[in-house]
Amino acid sequence: MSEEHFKSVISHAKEYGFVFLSSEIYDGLAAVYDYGQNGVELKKNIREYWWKSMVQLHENIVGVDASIFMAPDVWKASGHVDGFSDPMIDNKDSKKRYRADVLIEDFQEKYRVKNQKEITKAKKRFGEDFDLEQFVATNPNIARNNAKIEAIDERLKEGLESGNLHLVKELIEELGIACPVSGSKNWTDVRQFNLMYSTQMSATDGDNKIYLRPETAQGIFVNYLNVQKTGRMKLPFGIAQTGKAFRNEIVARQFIMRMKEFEQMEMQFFVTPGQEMEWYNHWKSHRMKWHLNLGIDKRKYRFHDHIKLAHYANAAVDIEFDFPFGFKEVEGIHSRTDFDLKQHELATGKKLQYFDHEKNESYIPYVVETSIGLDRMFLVLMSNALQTEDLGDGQTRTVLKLPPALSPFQCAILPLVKKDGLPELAKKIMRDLSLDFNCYYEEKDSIGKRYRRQDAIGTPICITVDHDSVNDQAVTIRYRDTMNQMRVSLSELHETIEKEVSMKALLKGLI
RNA sequence: GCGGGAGUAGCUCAGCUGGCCAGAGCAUCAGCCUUCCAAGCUGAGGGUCGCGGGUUCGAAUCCCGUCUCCCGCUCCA
Repeated sequence: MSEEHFKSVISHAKEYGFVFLSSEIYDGLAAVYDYGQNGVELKKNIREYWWKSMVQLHENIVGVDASIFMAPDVWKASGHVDGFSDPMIDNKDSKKRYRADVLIEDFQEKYRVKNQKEITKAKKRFGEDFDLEQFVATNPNIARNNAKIEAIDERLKEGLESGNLHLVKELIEELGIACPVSGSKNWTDVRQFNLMYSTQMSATDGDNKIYLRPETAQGIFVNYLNVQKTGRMKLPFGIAQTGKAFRNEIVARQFIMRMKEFEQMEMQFFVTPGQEMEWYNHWKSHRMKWHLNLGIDKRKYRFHDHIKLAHYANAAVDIEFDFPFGFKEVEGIHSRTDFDLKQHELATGKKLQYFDHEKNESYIPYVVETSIGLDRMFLVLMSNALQTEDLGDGQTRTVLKLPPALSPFQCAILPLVKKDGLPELAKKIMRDLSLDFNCYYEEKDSIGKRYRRQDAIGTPICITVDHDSVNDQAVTIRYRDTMNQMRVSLSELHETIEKEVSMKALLKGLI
């Protein structure tokens, strides 16, 4: 796939009512998108596939729908207030952006390297008699370097903790830190980038800042005990949730890949400490199965283990998809340990422990999280499904080969012509099928044209009502992917369609 | 935030050495045709050429400003 393909996905998404730029008539709002009449159906179906696979098919997983607003202290406890606000600085010449604290830490590293050299040298000199501890404690060069490192640490800390970011810039200037790319010391001011959006709680202005959640997970953690007790849940059990989350990305682009407002589908699985790796591996393979069950080429998927872990995790892996712009993360599976619950226990003083009757003891459960971006999954399906087929003779066909159960419409009902009672019969068929499937009705234009229009929005089955239908009570079914046709009697129509396009048929692949 | 590209009809664009157009194809709508794989015929609607200002007798076209989108730099679902 390519950038070209990506562009065609974006324009196809707009042209056929899947995704529109937010506030488009006002020139748009960057990195915010709206789902159109077809997009909302696809998105809803993805959500439903996820929800049913997680909640309906697992007796020990239940759902919640927590609010987007939460007590501000939740985000202090979770580490989002401090952990996700980075001081950034730009080099004006190279146009590169750096985290100011990382720049300074890299500078400190030079002294550490120097110390290491001293040690290596001394080792050679003293040979067998070398006493590392004594050498480090007494060598004046090492002491001087360590003092410098510490002094820098202190000043960096002072700047960051007081919020006086100009102190951090001063430090960078004083140390003479140069941009690794341009080599220049021409820096912008240090600026704070905050991950979380905030608004105020009360109608009148004042100091009552409240955040828009940057992840849905915390809504699960703060309700974990409510659910566990009222639902009489026993470990291991999971709580699932889908919902909007908000992140103020420094740069949010690539269509719906990185949006400021996006939807997550998360499941937090609570387990007995010590069993977390077992469950981590279980969910890792189970989630991949969910993806591959959609019929997508498995070469387009891969796992990517995190080397650098988030502050709350002890193991993390991404499920990546080969987007038109390369392999990128769609879903993350994290072993979050007891970090979150412990933090909330500390912050609130409320016991968030689980009493294990078998062990006859209380403990904070460990958590394994699966977290998938609904919008990213939408993009996975769109970019995987959109194809231009060469039919020979210079003829092409644009077709959206979505998994049938997830398509905006499961079938289209098309009277061959707009008279002779065909529309009436078609509408009668439509009324019956609409109880189970989202159906599209269309009587305009030639039948071929209508087939192509359905191809473009991914409708897997077209049902054509012709003159014979009135007499033989049968219709022609035309398949999107093969363009093959088949005569089916009205009495068998429902069953035939259901086998191919129902959510049930899709879910069967998971069990 | 910085740099680069772009902005004319729903879509793709032409027009941009300032004055014959505000246009083409597709799409849309109405009617005819009654067709099992798009592009048959007739007609219709739709744009203050991103926005503001300037130069000029005259600006889509030249100048200045501004906004927005796209790409790159950081982070992530």
